[in-house]
Amino acid sequence: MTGNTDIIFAQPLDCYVKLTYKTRLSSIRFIKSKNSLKEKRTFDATFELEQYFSGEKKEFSCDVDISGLSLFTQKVLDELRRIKYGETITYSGLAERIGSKAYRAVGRALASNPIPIVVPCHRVVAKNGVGGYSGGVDVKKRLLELEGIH
DNA sequence: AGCAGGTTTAGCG
DNA sequence: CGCTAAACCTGCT
Repeated sequence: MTGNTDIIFAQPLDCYVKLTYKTRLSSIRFIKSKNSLKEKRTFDATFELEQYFSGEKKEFSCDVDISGLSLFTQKVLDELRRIKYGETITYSGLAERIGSKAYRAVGRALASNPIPIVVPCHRVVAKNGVGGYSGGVDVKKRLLELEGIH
């Protein structure tokens, strides 16, 4: 069962990224390990991600597997994928897009997002400040910097 | 049912 | 201006 994961090193983040696949890309995790890990590239999305980190790619063509999540969460993540490279939106703004005022629930939905980056949850910021991030706020800041946002 | 969360906004010192 | 406190909505126990 270990043949469905890839690992690459993300220069901009200074940490490894592990991708898990089922029928589709199903999860991405940040690994802040001191030890060097063995990198592995077997899926298309992995290459896309690598190109994204090097600044060559700005959007992902791969599909993601979010079928296990609640309807509301899927709605949030789905809408979020429409946010373009280099753009940001606030929690409340994103809530409005899906016809709701549940900005707090949006934060909760994003927190349970299994696939950061491809589903650009780092582009969602708080109204005053950067907001939070599952993988760590430092990672979020670096991702925003990579996209040219300060 | 109750609680907590990647917020927000208002109100007070 | 910086901080505390209450309110909005959803998902989990």
